[in-house]
Amino acid sequence: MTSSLVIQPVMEPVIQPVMEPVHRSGALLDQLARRARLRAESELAPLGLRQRHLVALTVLRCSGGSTQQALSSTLMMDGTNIVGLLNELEAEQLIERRRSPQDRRRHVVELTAKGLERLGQAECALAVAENEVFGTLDDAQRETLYTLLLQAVNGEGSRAEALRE
Amino acid sequence: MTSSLVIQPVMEPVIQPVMEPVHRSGALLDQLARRARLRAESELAPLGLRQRHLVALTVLRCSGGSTQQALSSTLMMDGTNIVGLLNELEAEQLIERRRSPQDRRRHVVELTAKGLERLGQAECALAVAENEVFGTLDDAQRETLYTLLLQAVNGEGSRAEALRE
DNA sequence: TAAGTCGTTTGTGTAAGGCAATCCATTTAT
DNA sequence: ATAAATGGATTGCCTTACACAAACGACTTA
Repeated sequence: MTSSLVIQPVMEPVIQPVMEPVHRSGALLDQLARRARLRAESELAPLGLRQRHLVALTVLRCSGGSTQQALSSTLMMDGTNIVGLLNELEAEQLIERRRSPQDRRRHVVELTAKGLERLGQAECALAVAENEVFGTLDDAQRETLYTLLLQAVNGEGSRAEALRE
Repeated sequence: MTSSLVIQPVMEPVIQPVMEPVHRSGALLDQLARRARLRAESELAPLGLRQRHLVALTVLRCSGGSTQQALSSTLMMDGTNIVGLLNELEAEQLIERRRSPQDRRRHVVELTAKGLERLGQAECALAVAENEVFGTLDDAQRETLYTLLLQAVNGEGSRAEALRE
């Protein structure tokens, strides 16, 4: 008798198999990245690096050599800017451009020993900064965050590469 | 008799209680944020928004009203630029500046109903973009990523706020 | 009443980065 | 073999996002 106004939810939500998460991570991602970058730049300055360099070096270490086009695509940056970025890194002998034997128009960009070392120094110097930025995450959480970021980053990039090579 | 060269690892690694993770997330974070931003901007353009606006709106919704100083601190952006950003949002009536009753020098910035709605539309429009950017993450992973980002972002910001208020 | 504070406006400077044109070396197609 | 296409480099121009400084009005606090 008391049932006139109340609509019965009888198993109704079960119909939608997966509740699409409403959360958009973009804004958070942007903001956290901003904090990390601002904080990082001050640690990187003594090493003569900026974040953009670090990103490039990281990508290069991870991929173990890459053509400039590939870099342009994974960094999502215009080719001309890649040239400038690489020029800066090459001027400090952190990277090397070698002509590809297969196609001598191409440059294969690789980390030098010095570059690898510098990158290591940078990461070491960044420990402090990241401890502040990720202060509220414990080590396990930081690790899963790292894993997720890595997986997301590699996914996008490799789809384009898969088509190409 | 075959034991001369091999050093026994007998329980040795147990001595260091926690292996500090060598992974630096900064570069990955930066790059993923860049991808997300580039991808997002094209979806946001029809709504007359850019990512900076979205971040501000998101922060405002989350905090439910904030003083401009607080915004300046959580967004880590110069006060004068906050003014400009808010001017743009106010021009579209997405936010409102009210003078604080406690201290009439201060502006309390709040989302309007229209602002809340627009933010919702934006997030809805961003579903496609984020599906691409986070394509390799399943729903559960995206959710934990979101949670981690949220936790990290809130941590940093609230430390400063805790001191202030 | 004086000094400090919040927000606003204006103006200046810098760095990141896109886009287009031009050039060279090389490869591929005809 | 000659023409067309491609990878990269260089130059120049333009936009945007910021930071920073100075000056002002409104307000609060000492």
